[in-house]
Amino acid sequence: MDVSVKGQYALRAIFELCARTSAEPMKIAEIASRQNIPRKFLELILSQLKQGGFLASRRGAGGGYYLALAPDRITVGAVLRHIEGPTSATRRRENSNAPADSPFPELWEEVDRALSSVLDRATFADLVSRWKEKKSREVINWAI
Amino acid sequence: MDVSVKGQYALRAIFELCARTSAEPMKIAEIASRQNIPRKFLELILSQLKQGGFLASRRGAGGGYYLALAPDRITVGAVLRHIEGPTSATRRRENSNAPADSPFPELWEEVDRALSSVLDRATFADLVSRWKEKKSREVINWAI
DNA sequence: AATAATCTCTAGTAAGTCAATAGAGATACT
DNA sequence: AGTATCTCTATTGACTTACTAGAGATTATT
Repeated sequence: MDVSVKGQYALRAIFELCARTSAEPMKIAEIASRQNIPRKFLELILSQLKQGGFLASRRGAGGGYYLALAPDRITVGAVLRHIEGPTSATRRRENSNAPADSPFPELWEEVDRALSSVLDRATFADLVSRWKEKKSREVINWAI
Repeated sequence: MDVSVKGQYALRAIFELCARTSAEPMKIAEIASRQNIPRKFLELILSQLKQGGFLASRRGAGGGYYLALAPDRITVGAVLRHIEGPTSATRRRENSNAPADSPFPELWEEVDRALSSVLDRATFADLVSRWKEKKSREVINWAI
């Protein structure tokens, strides 16, 4: 399970927007600086996330990106599939020069199911709430 | 979960050796032709599998590669970790420029656990027995 | 209307990885 | 000896990845 840097940037960008309370558009530059992502690279990624229906945008002064879906409707799995392209399982099947009766395709399907069971269940609403909880725990410990 | 071609070759090579009944060493060239793997590339892979303690070899006439462990002691997960190098989770942690309090590390750990639960449980003995069973089912259907 | 702020689009590029190949060397069997 | 086999080091071409550049389109503000 290799998540490219691009994929990680995409997740962090969406997370940043989900963690915002305000529904105002957020500038690319602000997301970039808050998440420590190269700005020009982030532009490409956000535009791709818009193509995928995850984000929407407004240009011009006061513009920026905002969520096109509620955080509980966006899963990590869906975002990664859209950013990273065709899933590995698909690719594996296409250009395999393996003997026809190898036992591996079934194994890869098992793997894909195991992955989906984690990634397609993880919504950004979950991530945000888990993260807020964790932060509050930290504050308590810090106060002691 | 991307398994490189090299990783797939490694798995197929070991599977080939596990599916053999005889304990005789098997020539690189034979593994290569039976599994349809470029021979010179396979040489590198087999040597790496030997370094990892999965295989042993004898050179000279009549030489070849053979298993260093029983098929039920070799898991797909162990082979892949040895061939594909440091796991993605490790790499992700090392050069991450993400804000310290992001919620993703925990998610990646969940992913790794889900993957391990499939890959570290799958021994080559399992693969071979599943594969033989499947073949026998096919023969039955074919006979009808 | 002018201007400034923002997203959008097309290209390009340096560095790295991957899959594969080449060829000479070491070792074991006959 | 001589042949069959593994072993080691180097190299290569194609591709991908992460990132950069810069001009263009759109919107808000004054």
